[in-house]
Amino acid sequence: MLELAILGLLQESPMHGYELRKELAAKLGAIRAAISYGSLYPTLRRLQAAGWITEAAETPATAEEVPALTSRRGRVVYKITAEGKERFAQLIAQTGPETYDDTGFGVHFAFFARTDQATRLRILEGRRRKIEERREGLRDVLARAAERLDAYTLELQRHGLEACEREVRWLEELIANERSGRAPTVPQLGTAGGRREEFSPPPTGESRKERP
Amino acid sequence: MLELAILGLLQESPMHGYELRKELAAKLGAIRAAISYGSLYPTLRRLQAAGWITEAAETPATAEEVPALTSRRGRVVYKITAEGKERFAQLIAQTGPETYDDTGFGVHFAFFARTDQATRLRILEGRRRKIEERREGLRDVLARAAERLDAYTLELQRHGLEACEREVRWLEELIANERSGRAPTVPQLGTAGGRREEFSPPPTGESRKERP
DNA sequence: GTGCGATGTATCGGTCCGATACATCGCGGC
DNA sequence: GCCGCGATGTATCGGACCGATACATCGCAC
Repeated sequence: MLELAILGLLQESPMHGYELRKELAAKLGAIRAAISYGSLYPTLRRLQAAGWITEAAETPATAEEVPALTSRRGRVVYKITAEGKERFAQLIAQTGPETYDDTGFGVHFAFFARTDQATRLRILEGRRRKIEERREGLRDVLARAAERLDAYTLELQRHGLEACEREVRWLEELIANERSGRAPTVPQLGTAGGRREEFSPPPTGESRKERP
Repeated sequence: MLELAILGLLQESPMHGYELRKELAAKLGAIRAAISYGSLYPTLRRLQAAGWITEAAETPATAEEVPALTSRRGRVVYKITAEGKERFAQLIAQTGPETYDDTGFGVHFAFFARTDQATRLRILEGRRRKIEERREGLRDVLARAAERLDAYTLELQRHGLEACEREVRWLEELIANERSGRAPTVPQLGTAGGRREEFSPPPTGESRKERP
């Protein structure tokens, strides 16, 4: 998952580790907390060893030789390689069970702008199926085992069930959107986040903005 | 977290691993998928080594000696020890940062029936604070970085923000409940799970039902 | 009688996290 | 002028947990 996320972000622009972590937090803030450095740096090394990314040396212009002795380590900027882009395309299109868990789905969804429509549909439907299963499980417990559980546990289940129902509805709308060809507007669902405009995904191809 | 969950469940009745996993799935189904055996069995061993749990031999009555050669391994039933109960009480009352993440909060909440009111309140408020922070983070991204992100990523954030707002409201109600002394009714929030009755937690002490 | 799904215990490699360490940079306060 | 301190930045280590896999038994339908 981390591998996919890093490759996806580096496709938008070269970055160093710290920056990657921040961008990741911004892009996936709805899904999970910031990634740990204990995962990030080893993964960067792994990706580099595999040839998916390379170091892009800092300060390309004046590289004067400050002899040695605390030699200014400086930050390490990574950029994606051609092979890395292929790898990303492969990872983003291939769906396994882990594609539908919370984190996996979140990461895939965050890169939907770089995903073809058929794959988007497949992922949304897989996710819906998974959430529906969870929902049924909760309904069962609530209906069949309620007397075995205390009021707090019950309340937890009830809250979880409601979240499932809500997510299924959300997914239904997204799926309907995808099916109807060029994505129309998602109806206003709530007050969340102030003014809500359009929901029209960009044509699947390019990055929308190079960094300054 | 697993340690806490196991200790909590074994407090209700002795169980073997397989059973533990199923009960855990029922109790925490709203929070997370079933626990992996790759975590469960090593943890059981660790708890046993620490003296928090012990093996309670199966088939206590007729223990005839089937000599050897495929000697019927049979299931291993664990029960909690007095030290284990102390350990549970300590774990349930002590709150760290991990108490407020999704899994940590879920496990603590699931054992609220065995938690004193002051601790319940502390945990609910800590969780609320954490979700409020996540909410503010999402609002910031949505307000300040919206133009940098594609429509799908934005939609993900928006959905996440809505979930945060909803959870904060849920927590508010639970907190109000706790504060008002003996827990009153939580108002009907939605249609989830059919008929919704009372929400009155049992007196904090004992298990409500021994297994048959 | 036999195959098969549920029950049951167990291990292994891999991913990711949280704590920790350490170094530099810019800036405000004294 | 300089000192501290928060943000920036790279890095490692132990531990928690997962997913795949293996293997054995039980009950029951065919």
